[in-house]
Parts: sequence; structure tokens; C-alpha cells
Amino acid sequence: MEKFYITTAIDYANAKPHIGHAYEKILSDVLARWSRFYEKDTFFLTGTDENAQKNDQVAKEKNIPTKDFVDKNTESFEELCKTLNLTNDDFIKTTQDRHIKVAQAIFKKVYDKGDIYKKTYSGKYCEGCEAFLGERDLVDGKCPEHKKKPKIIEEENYFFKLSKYEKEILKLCSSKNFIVPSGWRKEIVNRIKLDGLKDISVSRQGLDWGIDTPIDSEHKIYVWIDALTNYISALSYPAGAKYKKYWPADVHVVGKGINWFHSVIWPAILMSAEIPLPKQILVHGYVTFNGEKISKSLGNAIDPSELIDKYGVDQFRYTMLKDIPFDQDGDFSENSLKDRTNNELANDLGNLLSRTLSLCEKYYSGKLTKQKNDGLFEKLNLKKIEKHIENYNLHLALEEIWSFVRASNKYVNDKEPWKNEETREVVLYNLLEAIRISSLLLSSFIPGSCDKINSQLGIKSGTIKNIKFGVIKKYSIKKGDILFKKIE
RNA sequence: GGCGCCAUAGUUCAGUCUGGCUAGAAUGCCGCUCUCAUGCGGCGGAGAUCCCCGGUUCAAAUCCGGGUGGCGCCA
Repeated sequence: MEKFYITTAIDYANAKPHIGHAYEKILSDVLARWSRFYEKDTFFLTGTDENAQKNDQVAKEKNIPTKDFVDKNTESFEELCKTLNLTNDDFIKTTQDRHIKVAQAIFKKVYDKGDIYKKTYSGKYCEGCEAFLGERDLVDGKCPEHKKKPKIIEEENYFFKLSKYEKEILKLCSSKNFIVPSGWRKEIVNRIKLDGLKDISVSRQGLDWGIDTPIDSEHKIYVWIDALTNYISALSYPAGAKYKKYWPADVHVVGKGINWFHSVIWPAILMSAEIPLPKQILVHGYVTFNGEKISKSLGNAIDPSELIDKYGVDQFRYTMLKDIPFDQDGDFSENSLKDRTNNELANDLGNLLSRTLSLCEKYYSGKLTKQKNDGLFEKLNLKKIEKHIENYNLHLALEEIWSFVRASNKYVNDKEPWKNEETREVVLYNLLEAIRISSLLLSSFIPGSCDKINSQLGIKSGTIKNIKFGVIKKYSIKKGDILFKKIE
């Protein structure tokens, strides 16, 4: 059986999740579910980065023990996974023993290879970025992102010989399917060609939060080797059965802001440690909310679970997926959620189910047997849907599924089964099949609602194999509650 | 500053790679209509300088050059 390993980035456990986090997770979940739908042995990982210095810093500002602070925030990310109805197979936290061991093992392996060396470094360090900034990064002597003057820091750090891997990394990043979509590939490739790769610091001195380097207890492992190794520590590298089965990752889903780390630094570390490389970095855009950038200073970093409580999880998932093309930034708004819920989910899909089942109950007491294919099924363009999902154009895939739903509504109108007794059973059976197939295709996107559809149809969910006409020989349907309530 | 991405009905997007019907959809607006259904469904209409200028071509939303505007990445 073909395997598929997909990961999200791990999130900083220094605040509660916002809808940007939700987006990345939903996107990944759809891909994971779709892969299972195609009967691939799928592993879907998400988690939190608890070791970041930023976490420690925020906790200290709030006067909370750092461990308690990250535990609490991580908990809300774990809850979000449930609220979003994610099918993640694991949730990694970087303070877990299983992770610490692996991060240290990789550090040691790279060190033993001769790719880590000690050097005194003096530079301008921005606490917001948790990074040293070059002269040309500064605007008026300040960090352009955090608007703060960087501190001059001189310290002895361990450096990783990133420069050594420049040729190989350039080759990797230039290859067609490694970084997608292509816009982000160009950005990385040009930068490597222009600036080359410089060695990077992989340790920090004098911190009391984080993972000790295995070679020097004065130093903590810096984010590259710490956070990025979560993708293999969760699989119990190097001896774990999961590692052997699922690594290398098929897709790392990441936001555009951390593309460089995943496309350049992570593969270089893996090359040094002589570990196979991930197959693809899928870079997505950012989400704005009601047209505004999400930021703490604007105070609009609203909790996705509030929206979900208010409107429903599938309404939320559907709107996110439909409104945000993965290769661009997109806006998520409550207005759009309301419009999409009422028009697309309630009127088009929900009402199709409702009108069909009412007719089935009225004329056949809900019992229908297999009838001939009346041609409605041919309105489904499965190839196009598959192509869109392969290209990660989930919004276009949904649009294509919806054109089948709309065709089904037109079909009821044209055939008028409430009038035409002789074709009634054929028409209704064809409609049930259309709904069943739509539900199968949608089950990666709006899984909870598809479960409800299936239960009203009196059938079980299935895989791609069931996307064909006439699979159900005998329907025994039972109309249930309304699928999507209108908003307002 | 360097590099990259984007620009198409009021709005959200397809179409651009690989040039070729009258530039498609959805939504919103207007009109007609069915009655199985969640005030739902169906049909029709209005609505576009395809950002601007130039080039290539029999033919450009699409390719090339130059602008303008918006956004992003810079370890």
C-alpha cells in the first residue's frame, strides 16, 4: 500500500491559536483525508514548538512558570485539532522526551560529521525575531518587523556548515516538485544564487529554557535543529517502525514565512545527518480576517473556536477552503461565511438532500432499489476534481464538485418526479446516487456533514472505489434534521 | 536596496504555462417561473477599457519590453 506522510509546521506555544493556524491545519487535514480516500497509508502530524526562547520570554513577562505557560497554550492547540475535526495521527510537543532525544541525536550526528564548529560571533540581535540581523536588514537602525533596536550581542556559538551544502541545496530547490507553488521556488532559488549559503548558528548560550546541546551543557540547541527535527522525532527516529514506514515526508505544509527554513536549512541538516530528504515543501499564503492582517496589536486575532461554536465547524472549514487559494493570501470574513453557508451549503447541497429524501419518503416510504443510469452521473467531472487537488487548488475542486450538485438540482427540476410517475423511481435513484457520490467527494472537506448525509441515506462512507454509478443496490433512507441551518 | 508574486463584472474567483468561438462562474441586483424541498429550485437580463503604454503575430487577457498600483521574502 502506498504511504503518505504529511505535516504542518509546529506552532509557537506562546499564545492561543488564531485563524491562520486553523487554515494550515484544515488544508493539511483535507490532503490527509483525501490521501486516505485514495486508500493510501497516511500519517498526519501536527504539534507545537515549546522550546522557543520567545515562549520563555512571554512566560516571564507574565510571571508564569514557563512550563505551565507552554502547557496551557499547547492545550489550546490540541483542543483546536478536535474543534476543527482534524484527523492528525499524532501531536508532537518539543518538550517531550521522545523529541529531546532525537534533537540531541541529530545535533550529535551532525557534529560528529564535522559540520558543526565553534565560533565567536558579534552581531545585532533582535529579540522579536530571535535572530541576528544583517546591516542591510535594518531600517533606521531598527528591526523592520518589530520596530526595535537590536541588541549588540557577542557570544560564542556553534555553527553549522550550511555553506558546504550550497550546491546540493541549489540543485534540490531548483527541481520542479520540491518547492510548490513555483513562485516560492523562484524566490528561494534566486536568493541562493545571489547570496549563497552562509553558515548558521545552531546554539544559544546562557539560556535556561530549551534543549541542551549534547556536546556542551552551556549551550542550548537553537531552533533549526530543535524545531525542524520534530518531523522525525514524532516517528521515533531512527529505529521506530513509523520512521521506517513513513519517512521521508511526502509534504511539509508551511506558511510562506518559514519557507527558507524548510527548503534550505532542513534539507541541509538532513544531508549532513545522512537522512533521506522530504519530497515536497508546500508553501501557503497568509489569511487576513475581515480584510485586516491578523495581529495582536490590532487585537483581531480571534479564536477560531469562537467562530466554530457560533457557525459550525464544516461551515468554517468550507469557507476557509473556498475563499483562500492556497498559493496566495486570502481573506476570511464572517460575511463570506454567512453567504457561503446560506447559498452553497444550505440552499444548494442541504436543500438537494432535503427535497430528494422527501420525495423518496413520500412515494416509496424511503425504500428504493437499483435503477438504470439516467445520465446524471455523467455530469460529474472526476478527472478535473482530481487534477485540482493534485495541484492543491482546493477551492477549484470544490467549485467543480458544486457544479455537480447544481446539475443535480437542475435534474430534479427538469424531471419533475412529483409529476412524472413512470420515471419517478429512476429519477430518485439517480438523485440518491448523485448525493452519495457528492458526499464521498466532499468527505475530505466537510467530514461531519457528510457523515450526516450518509446516515440519512442509510449507507456507510467509502473510498474512491465507490465513485461509480449503481454501487448501492437497495436504499433504505431516513430523512433527518436539516443539514445546514441558515445564518440570521 | 535586491529578488519575487499579484492586477479580469459591484464583490470573490476561473481562463494566462501551451495565443484562436460572443472573456466564463459564483455572489449581489432586476425580471419570469416551478411547487418535491430549508422563503428553497430552475430560466432569463443588466453588469468587464481583461491596470496603462508600446512591441511580436493573420490573431494577445494570454507572449515580450517598459510603466503604475498592491503585496511578500531577505537566512
